[in-house]
Amino acid sequence: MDWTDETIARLRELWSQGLSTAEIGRQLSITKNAVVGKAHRLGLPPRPSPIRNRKVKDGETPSTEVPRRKPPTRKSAAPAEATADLLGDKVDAKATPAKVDAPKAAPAKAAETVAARPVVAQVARAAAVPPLKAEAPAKPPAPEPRVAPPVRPAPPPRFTASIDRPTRRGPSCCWPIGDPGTPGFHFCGATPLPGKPYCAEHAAIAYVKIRDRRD
DNA sequence: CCCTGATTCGC
DNA sequence: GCGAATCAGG
Repeated sequence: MDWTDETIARLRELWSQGLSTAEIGRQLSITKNAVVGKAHRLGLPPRPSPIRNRKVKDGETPSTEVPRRKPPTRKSAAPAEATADLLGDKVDAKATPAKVDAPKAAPAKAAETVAARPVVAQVARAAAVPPLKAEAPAKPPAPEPRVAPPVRPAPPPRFTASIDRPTRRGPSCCWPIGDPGTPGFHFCGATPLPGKPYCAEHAAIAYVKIRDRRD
């Protein structure tokens, strides 16, 4: 992952908009780990963490503190799968549209999460569902379309260099216009939908098939 | 199980 | 610096 100014800017934008790390990762075609890791190094404001705050300011470490961490069992892992990186799908296999077929289970969790998290993720998800539903039947059981992606519904993950950023501050549609690296390239810059990184026009394009983009 | 973000640490 | 592996709470 090359962290250009643009990708970093997008990360910052999405991060500040309250999208989950995984969501940001999907939109940037990277893993959530990359998002979190980078966000940390950038010193981006931490988000409400689901787990207990690990660092205590002062007077910490009651002797009965939990063991720091298991011995670095860090296995030298198999980097064999790294080749799939270019294809951008990676571990997305687990992300299935099952939720669409199980509306009964959804409401409870949605209600639970909506209070604890920014609404944006829910909105994005909800907005994405209908198109996915419509397309689901048409989807053939092609297990690996991983060679020549027919369509790219979402913005390209990478950009190269200086492009004009929206001048006004605050949220702006970050949909890329033109080819990255070419002189005329710029971001849409229109006022985005509440909670979304894109304006209405581009959000409609961006959120087609949310978890099923194979680019 | 699923999700989430945080941290560690080999590279 | 990067991010997969891992941890840990909901």
